[in-house]
Amino acid sequence: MPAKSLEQVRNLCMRRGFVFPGSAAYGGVASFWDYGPLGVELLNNVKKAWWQDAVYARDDMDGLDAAVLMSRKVWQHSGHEATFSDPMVDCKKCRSRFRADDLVGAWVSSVRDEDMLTSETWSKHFKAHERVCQAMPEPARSQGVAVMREILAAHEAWWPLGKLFLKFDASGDESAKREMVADSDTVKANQRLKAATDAHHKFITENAVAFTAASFTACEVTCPKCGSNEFTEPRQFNLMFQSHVGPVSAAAGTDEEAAARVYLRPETAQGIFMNFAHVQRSLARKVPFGIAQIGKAFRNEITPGNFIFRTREFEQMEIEFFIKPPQFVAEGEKNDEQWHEEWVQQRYRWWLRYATPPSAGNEDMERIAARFRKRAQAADELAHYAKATTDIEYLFPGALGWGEIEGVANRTDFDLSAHSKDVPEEDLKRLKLEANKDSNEKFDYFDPDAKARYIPWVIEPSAGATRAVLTFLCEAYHEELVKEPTKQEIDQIKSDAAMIRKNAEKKIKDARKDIEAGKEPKHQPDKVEAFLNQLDDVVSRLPASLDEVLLALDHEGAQNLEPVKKFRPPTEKFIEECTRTVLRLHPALAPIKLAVFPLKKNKPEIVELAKSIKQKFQKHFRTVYDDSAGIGRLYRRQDEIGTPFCITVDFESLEDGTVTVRERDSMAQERVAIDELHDYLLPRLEL
RNA sequence: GCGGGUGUAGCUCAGUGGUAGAGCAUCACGUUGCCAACGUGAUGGUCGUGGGUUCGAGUCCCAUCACCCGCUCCA
Repeated sequence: MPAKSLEQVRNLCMRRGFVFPGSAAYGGVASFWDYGPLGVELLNNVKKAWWQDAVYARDDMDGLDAAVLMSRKVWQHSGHEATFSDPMVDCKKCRSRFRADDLVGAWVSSVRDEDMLTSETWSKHFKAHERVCQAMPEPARSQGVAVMREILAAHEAWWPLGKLFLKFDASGDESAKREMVADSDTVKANQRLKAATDAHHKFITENAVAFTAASFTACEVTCPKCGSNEFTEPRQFNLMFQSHVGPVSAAAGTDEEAAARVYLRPETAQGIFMNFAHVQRSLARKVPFGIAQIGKAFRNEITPGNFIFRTREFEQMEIEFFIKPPQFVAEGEKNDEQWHEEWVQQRYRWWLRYATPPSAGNEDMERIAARFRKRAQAADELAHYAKATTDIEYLFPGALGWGEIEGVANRTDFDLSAHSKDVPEEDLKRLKLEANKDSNEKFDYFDPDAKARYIPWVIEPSAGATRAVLTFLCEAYHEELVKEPTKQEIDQIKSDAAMIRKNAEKKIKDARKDIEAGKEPKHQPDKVEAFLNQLDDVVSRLPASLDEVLLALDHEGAQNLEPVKKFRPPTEKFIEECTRTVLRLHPALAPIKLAVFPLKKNKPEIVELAKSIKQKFQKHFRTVYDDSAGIGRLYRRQDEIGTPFCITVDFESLEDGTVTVRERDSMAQERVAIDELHDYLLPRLEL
């Protein structure tokens, strides 16, 4: 069973030294995390695997490591200073600050299905939407007005039926209600209203930005704190962290301060663009070629969260791949769209390759592949620099769901043009750029094949190293049953469950009595009932459902039930004994490649031999020695952190020079001569 | 941002105003011949933080911080 929640993965990370909360001694700082001894190995291995694939395995790629801090002009001309931001508004009355799109989103969805049955709320809400549309620019204006008028008219036509529904509901006249539902006019009215609401939803989604702005100009949004409808203009809150170069004492906003201001890079890409000409000239590269870079990036996110998925400091693995502009592409050469597609495929394959352990069978591979997908971004999602972007997404456990782990963008010649002087007028117009009067350079390239000078286009595969760590951890996490419980043990759980049911049923009765008497009940009958149903279901499927028992006991309705509290600790212990947690990491990613144990730690010859084997391998890859527990526990410990191989030295080893090699996923053991260990392990570790 | 929840030993948690606890983990000694063994002993906590009520607060009240769940949103 793979991870069911991020919580499980988070626990393991903090317990075993992958990731710790940052500045914990001072209460922590939201969204900053430190990588522990195992985390740093995993992160390094991820980066190594990426570098291997992006740089070493290709003929057309080189590496780079640019400075984190760059001239402020870089960010002005890249467009980040102006547009890399979220719209914020302040309430003029109570001075609270909100995200503009949040406020409007809440207002738009404030009408619920049941409001259909109250004519006033419905028409008031959508008349307000119509006024917002009136404030929008054409052609959205007339389109929106039509959509809003239709939803009002459709409701007007439907409303007499709504009243009848209410009447039948009140009288309990089910047969009259059924008759009415089947009536063709009713069907038509229902369909019309459904179509109108769908059209409304579609319009709002497609015109989200314009609708948000218009909502404020039309004064239709109210402050959740004080109810006022007067807000400042929506303005952009910049996501870039600021600092200063050199000692600056001037106040924020002054010329002196602005002159010394720098930003912590929000993406590593601009460092590559700055070095396009350096790399091309120094290595005499010909287009198409690419530059890869791994490095930290910083974004002052408004809502970070979900463990290390969205943090304000994170690490990127980015490629800028420079290609011919479409007009110079010769017969038989790939154009920008084909290069884009090729990179999407290559990167997708990389994700699958490292998400799949060698032990995976066909079924496992299908399951893994189903958790990765490619998704083309819609036009209104695209960043300011992109012609098209395809995201690679992973289905994270629990509430997080599908999350972006990489974006492959077609950035055209936007960035290199933005940083170039003397860009022709028509190109500036096409790219919606101002002429760059600050730059000393033109990032163009003479193409000997095309016999032309041009500014190359760019395909950008940009992956999150931090998100990759989380992705591979989630995918690798498994809890599996390794010991079949006996019938007696199962019966024990069943009888415990029966006891819980008996007690809970009494509590339900008591609670119902309390409610009737108008008193505050100690338990919520519905929730306890739901808990019992879940418990029954799980218990009836034992022993296969053993791992679900604790989950059931965590149910909301199980809270404050005495027998549950009593039952939980022994059950937890028992279940832990029957299951093992194993990280089925690809061996190339595993933080520790090999663990060596003595079968008996009070036999010096065995200990010595084990330590010497550890010493032999630690030069080649991360190897540990451990003798602090029984052999079974030592195996489990290594399983939990994904160590692919364990070696056990025993008495036989002293005589014939062989050891037991135990593989993580299958738990299979094999006898291997110490002299042959190196040749045995190396191909299996896929280093 | 809104709503709900949690915060007590390294970890998982119990503790309904009166002497801070259990299991696991860790360390020591003994035992232990391959999948979470056992015995004995020891270490470890100003109960997230700051205020308040009280003779007395882990427990009640207020504030604050962090995290989790849901909604919203987002490379």
